[in-house]
Amino acid sequence: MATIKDVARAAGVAPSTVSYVLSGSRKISEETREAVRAAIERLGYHPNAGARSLRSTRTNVIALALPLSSSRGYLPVGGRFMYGLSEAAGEHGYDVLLITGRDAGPGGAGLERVARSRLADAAVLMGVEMEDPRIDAMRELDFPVAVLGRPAEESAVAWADLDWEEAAAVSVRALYEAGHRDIHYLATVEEDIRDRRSYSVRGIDGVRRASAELGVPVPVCPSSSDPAELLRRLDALFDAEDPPTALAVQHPAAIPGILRHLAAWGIQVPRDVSLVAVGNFPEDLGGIDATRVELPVREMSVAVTRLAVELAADPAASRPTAGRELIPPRLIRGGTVAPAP
Amino acid sequence: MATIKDVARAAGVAPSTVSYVLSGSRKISEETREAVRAAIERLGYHPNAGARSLRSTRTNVIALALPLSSSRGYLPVGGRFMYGLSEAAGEHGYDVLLITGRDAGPGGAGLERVARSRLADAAVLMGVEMEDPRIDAMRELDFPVAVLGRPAEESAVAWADLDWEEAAAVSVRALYEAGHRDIHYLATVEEDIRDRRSYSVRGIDGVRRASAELGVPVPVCPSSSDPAELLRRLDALFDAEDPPTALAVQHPAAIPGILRHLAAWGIQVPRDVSLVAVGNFPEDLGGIDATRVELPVREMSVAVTRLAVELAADPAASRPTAGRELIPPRLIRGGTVAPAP
DNA sequence: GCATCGAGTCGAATCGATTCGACAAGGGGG
DNA sequence: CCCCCTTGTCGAATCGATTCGACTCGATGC
Repeated sequence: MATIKDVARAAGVAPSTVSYVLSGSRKISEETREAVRAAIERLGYHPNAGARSLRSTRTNVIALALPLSSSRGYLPVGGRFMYGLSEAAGEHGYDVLLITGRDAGPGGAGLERVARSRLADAAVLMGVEMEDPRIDAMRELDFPVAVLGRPAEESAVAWADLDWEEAAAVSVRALYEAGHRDIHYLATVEEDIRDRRSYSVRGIDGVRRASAELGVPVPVCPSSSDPAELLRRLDALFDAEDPPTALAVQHPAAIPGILRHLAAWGIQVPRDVSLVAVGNFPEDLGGIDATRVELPVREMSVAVTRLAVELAADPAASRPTAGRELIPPRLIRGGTVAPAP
Repeated sequence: MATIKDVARAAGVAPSTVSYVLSGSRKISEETREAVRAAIERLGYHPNAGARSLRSTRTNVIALALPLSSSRGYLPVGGRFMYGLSEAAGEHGYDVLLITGRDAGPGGAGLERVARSRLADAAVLMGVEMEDPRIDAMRELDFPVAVLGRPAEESAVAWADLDWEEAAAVSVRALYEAGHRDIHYLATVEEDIRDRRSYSVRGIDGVRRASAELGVPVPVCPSSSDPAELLRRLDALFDAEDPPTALAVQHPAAIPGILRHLAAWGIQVPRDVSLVAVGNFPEDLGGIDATRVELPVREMSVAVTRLAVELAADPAASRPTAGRELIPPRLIRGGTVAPAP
């Protein structure tokens, strides 16, 4: 592998000159610059990452911590954000290092190991709890952190998240505007509500707000990670006095199963009941063209990466004003909402 | 951040002694070792990754290249393997660095950049084509590579893959054994067949083999990435002279949509038609408990990681016998196969 | 004609770990 | 009693890049 010395020799200059050509931090004459560039090209030179980070204390790497979900093991959402973050980081000249599983979560050794060994310049934490001990741990190490999700104490750390409260409100309003008055909200799985996860709590808050605004009751029913149990609750809903004419569902993964189940009862969407999905992945609802408020994976990734990169470049920026990015929801009209009868 | 010198001073020894305690490559007396360990603990010392890799030319990082799929953008499968690989690598003391998108594919600069700058000790390539120029490029750089998927020239590179041929054969046999004689195989999407992707071609080969073995014709129909088009083909299938009594489907993502569509026609699974899924993700078929041959994500990750780690430790091993891991399929019996009428 | 200045380049120190040769102390054999 | 070997530890060189101070050379000012 070619080193900076090889390049210097090939170009007939000193190693430091090569370095200055690369960094642009000192003025180098046009002809020298050209000679160095040619040598670099010819030798296929890339600076050794270890040496560079040792000397400059910058790695150009962002760590992405994808912890286990307490209830469901690996988060499918992690895969999507991995792609989003990797691409966004690439545009800033950063690579992404993974920390997954137990290691990535609260109390996990992985994040601290990466911070202490300077494997990365900053970390993006996902699946953050409303209160997260990892944030304080990293602050003590002076390790910049940005969070995907909205922590309880918003000024404690830089974060980016979808405005879940507004997302839920938007979904309810869309159904109201189509004329529905018997709207039910199928919230996140109950474990998440119990753990007071941010998107669960805020989603329900948004429903309450919209309900009050519109002057229409919108009952909230928690979903279940057990498909059979979920379908039982669905049955209970439709067996009641006045069955809903519209559903907003903040558990997108369950939607294909829900539609199948309703179809087996002869209930068709949107003929008999309208449906809005809240928080599904872009381009993925099991092939259903639902009316929906998507999880803005790309926007969130771009936002959180920008925060992380800024902090990495200037760790001092961490304290005074932790960056905040509340991303407004967008309603996408699909084929699962019809006017109320 | 504490350095090895700080630890040495705190423990009253030379830095080299600390290093030997850490690596165990020289004998150190029990009491010195204890003193060093205590100092390390007290200071929260972790070796600086840059310095370590500079000196030792080992980074303890594996790069994971997740290229774009020509037809569908980001591979959902990438997210699953990311988790699998990260965990498997962790058990060997390695971290995982991501290379995604255009950068990760053939001709992409990412992989070469990582190799040349020694950001990683080895790479795992996924979504490898039957012929893949990246493999030769990495060989020229003496950069160890292991592949998730089965390349055309099997001895050219270390690889791990599900035995797709046998997987398809197993699915057909399972239906045959349940008494079905009108079995159809819904293969991968046609773009993949056109591109002669390994799992597509080998899946179809497996069907041919099973069909010949069993003495029963098994027509093969390519799937489509356009849901509407797929459903049209499905209709054509069931509108024909003798509609199938059983389907094997190597396009798991389409299965929820297929079931919904059949249900709308009054065709129930498994009452009217049996179904086996081939190559779905573990614990993910949109909530359907299908009879299936899963993609063994965990086994494949473990296997390919082992290959990559071996090559990283001893790059010379690359040439003589490139490792091969052909993972046998396992049929999981779910509720979508019934005896033939 | 000499001092000054700026542009462009070089040399050397440095980052933090690894690793090899050297060496001190103690034990055993002749 | 001396030599040699083993055990445990140290010092110094080294990996490859960055960066600061110093230097050279030609141009400019007076």
